[in-house]
Amino acid sequence: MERIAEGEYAVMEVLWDEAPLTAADVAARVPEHRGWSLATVKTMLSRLLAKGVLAHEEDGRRYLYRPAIRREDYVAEESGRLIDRMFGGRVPALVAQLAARDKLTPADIAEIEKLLKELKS
Amino acid sequence: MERIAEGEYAVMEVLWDEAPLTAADVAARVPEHRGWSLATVKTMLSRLLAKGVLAHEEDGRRYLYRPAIRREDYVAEESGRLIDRMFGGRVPALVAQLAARDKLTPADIAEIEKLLKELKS
DNA sequence: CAGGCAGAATTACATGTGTAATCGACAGGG
DNA sequence: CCCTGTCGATTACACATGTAATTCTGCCTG
Repeated sequence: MERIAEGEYAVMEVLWDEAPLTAADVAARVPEHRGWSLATVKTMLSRLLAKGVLAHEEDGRRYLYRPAIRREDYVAEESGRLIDRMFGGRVPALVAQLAARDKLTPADIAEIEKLLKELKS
Repeated sequence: MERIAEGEYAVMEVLWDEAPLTAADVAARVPEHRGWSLATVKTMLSRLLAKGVLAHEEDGRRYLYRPAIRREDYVAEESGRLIDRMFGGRVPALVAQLAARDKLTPADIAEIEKLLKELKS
């Protein structure tokens, strides 16, 4: 699966959230802090199409865009990549790191423990 | 802290593992599957210096390179970035994803549970 | 002392990415 | 029926990155 750049990912998020959408609709839904023009969003859409991670169908003389890959799949791939690179593929090393940095609230801990308990059953 | 590109990260790993080293030493220790020439490694070293994530001291007419940032700090930043982008900052969502993908072995689960238990005490 | 080798510095070049502007086609309103 | 606004397509351009080659400079060896 093709890599998706940081900015492109913001466009994917819009379409994972709601699809199909026209280019203008996507532009309207991209987080404002990006400050992108419609032209920029159209460039992103073209590149994502070229990468095969988006599909489009014609609607008159416009396109309706929709994701061609599932968000979970992409997220899984990226997380796997990071865990491999930075933690030697060891998930516990990642968790230990988060713990050492106080990234785990008591609620997080409880939730994760619950998840793991269910996994074992 | 400046972003470190994928290839550059491989160079940082060498120096986090052992420092200080000369450019030639670094090149010799970079994973062979990269297939980099010495010139390429030198380019990486210059760029990492420019980014301020490496430091160098003179040793005769050579340089000895050493990391200027701690590995844990960089890893923490990158993991945080990923968790924010892909899981809305929610660590349990990441763990759930890993679980759903069968990325957690029973040993991993046990290890993480142990970690969390200690956290609470 | 001269020539070559070892180092860093400089330059090179293709591809990816962020961020558009411009172009060409066409549909709908006046 | 023509003008204008709207679409996608094409082109633009700067900076990052992967991957070097070339240049400059000085030390060592013969």
